[in-house]
Amino acid sequence: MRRKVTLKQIAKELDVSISTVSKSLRDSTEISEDTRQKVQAFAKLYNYKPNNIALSLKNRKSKTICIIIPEIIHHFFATVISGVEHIANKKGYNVIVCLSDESFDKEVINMEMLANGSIDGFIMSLSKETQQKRDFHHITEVINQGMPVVMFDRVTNDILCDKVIIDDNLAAFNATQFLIDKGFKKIALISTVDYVSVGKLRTEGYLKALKNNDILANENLILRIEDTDNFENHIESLIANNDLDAIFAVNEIFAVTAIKVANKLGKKVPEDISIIGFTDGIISKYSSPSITTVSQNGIKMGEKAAIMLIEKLEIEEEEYEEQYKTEVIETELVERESTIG
Amino acid sequence: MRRKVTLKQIAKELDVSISTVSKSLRDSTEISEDTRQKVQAFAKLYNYKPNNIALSLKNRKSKTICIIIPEIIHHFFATVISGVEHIANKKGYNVIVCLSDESFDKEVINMEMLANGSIDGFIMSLSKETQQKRDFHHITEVINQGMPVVMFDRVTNDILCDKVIIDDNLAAFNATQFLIDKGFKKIALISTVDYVSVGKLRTEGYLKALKNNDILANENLILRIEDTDNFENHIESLIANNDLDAIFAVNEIFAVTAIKVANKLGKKVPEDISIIGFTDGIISKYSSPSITTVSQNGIKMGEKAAIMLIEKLEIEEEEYEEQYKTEVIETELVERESTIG
DNA sequence: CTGAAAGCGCTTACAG
DNA sequence: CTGAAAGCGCTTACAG
Repeated sequence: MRRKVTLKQIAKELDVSISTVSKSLRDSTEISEDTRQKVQAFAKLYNYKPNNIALSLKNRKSKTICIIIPEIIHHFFATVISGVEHIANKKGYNVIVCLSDESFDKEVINMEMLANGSIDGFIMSLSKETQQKRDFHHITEVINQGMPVVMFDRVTNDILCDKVIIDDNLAAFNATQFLIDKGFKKIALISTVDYVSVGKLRTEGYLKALKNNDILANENLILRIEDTDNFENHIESLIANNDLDAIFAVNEIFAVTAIKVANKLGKKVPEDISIIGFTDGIISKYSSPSITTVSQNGIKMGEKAAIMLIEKLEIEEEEYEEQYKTEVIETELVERESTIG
Repeated sequence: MRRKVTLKQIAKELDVSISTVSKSLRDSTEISEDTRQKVQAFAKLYNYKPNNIALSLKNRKSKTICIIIPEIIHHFFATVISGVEHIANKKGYNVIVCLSDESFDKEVINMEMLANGSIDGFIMSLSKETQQKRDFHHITEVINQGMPVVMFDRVTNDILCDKVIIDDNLAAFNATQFLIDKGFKKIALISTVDYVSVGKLRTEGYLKALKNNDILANENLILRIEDTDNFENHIESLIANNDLDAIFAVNEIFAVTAIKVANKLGKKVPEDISIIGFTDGIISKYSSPSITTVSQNGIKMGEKAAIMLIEKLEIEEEEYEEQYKTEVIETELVERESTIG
């Protein structure tokens, strides 16, 4: 067991000063060709690598960013991580992943814990509970300390920072319009409760499309799901008690469950009911029938968020100006088997 | 914009020494009740939090662990992260997630980058490429430097360290036996190429079960999938060109694709073909029909791995003895709709 | 009870 | 060309 070698040890071994070793390794012209080579050879032999922590302390930056997501189980968030990783690694940054588990407290603890030097900035999507409480003091706190934050997907207008979103309203509008264009009028919506920002926006898009086409919205056809546990029953009542020809679901779990329930009730998809989901994940792709869906490019969102964050991090102090952008990522409707042709 | 306050600033403000501040905040009895209170009140007011990086440098440990996984897209790995997070957070550790993208180089770079002080230990599952090359020098290197490593799922006998696995061979044996007990004899296997450790073991379990029941293994019924891109065609030939009554697939993507292809070929699941998958993920649960599967408890594996790693980290140097354990996590067969009753 | 000093591992302005 | 010193932010053994 061979411990990591430090500058000090190399210096001692070669009988020079620590400064000389440090400069030699950074190829400073201050040092004679001769010593430089000697030191470099020795360092290579002992596989010297500078200690990241010492560098972080010295430079007051850690070259590490943190992404906080509500749940890793949602494939969408997993793809965002993937996008963030991709850019971060390319630019020499490490990524710490934190899960808030949809809990406000966990979100706060994570942020406070890491904001003390461990990381240089945050990329985050709000937890359900945070959106419900509308308490963002932990985020303001961090921003006030001069640490950049980029929010994505589940964002809030109450915080001023860079954001990466899709146009949820428009995407939902388009999806609904797509169903209307197929000739459907009895279109149900399976959404989340309204305090989830994206759920609310998607509901609004749906309503707008109906209105635009002079279809009367029917509250019975709108399901707002609160808990993630037994939503299947709610979906079952929705389908059993109403005469529907199509369903728009705001995520793929709801969409695939609608298919299951429809089958159970003896209705075929897409022959009897057409279904559109949201988030182009593996479920939509592999389900039978595969699901027509609004694709929300998670990889791209993650990449964009990482680019924006790193840009802020690498800006020089003097040329810094407080200015925030909101980037809107394009979505598209991926047509598959769950809607009739 | 208010920068983080340091001990130095507090000391200056209160006109005492840095040591006094530090000790007061750690409630040392060395310091008078009076000064302690004064300092603590001031620190609270300014929301002082010690700098993690400085602590890491001082203590020579970062209270951060890294988990390296091949792909986040596989739901199984996502659940392992969740388990690791859970334990780590409880014990005051941060988690860095690295994706190797099944690439040897990325695995090496990630490890080398982080092994220099940033983290205290690794939890990892080998990338495909690493398993194929059988080059583990980066891992030995890290272990030789005294940094603990826990491997899970995709492990290798070539490295001595703690491991968390399931009994892949036995689980596959049981799954196959389950099909045989239903009266099936023409059972196909959809597996990975043999250099993926778990794929190989599962194939062996399948073969053992056949042999045990005097069923002749038929190489035509064994599909070893290499690339993740167009495996659908291979599965289609398998089902189209053979007379099958059941399929055992070593992951859920293969299982759900088999269902899709079977449907396409006009065979019904489970009436015409029964299918068993591996990994109890969301796909298995939400697929129609839902998939009977060997559940591989990712959360538990992650938790166990984290517990083992942190135990090693917190052992005192003197009582340390080189001793490695391999923990086997129980699996179970979850019966659903894709096999006949 | 308080504080100066050394040290974790590094970098860099400055002196010689 | 080389090295001593200061400093990043902290802790702790030691002196007074």
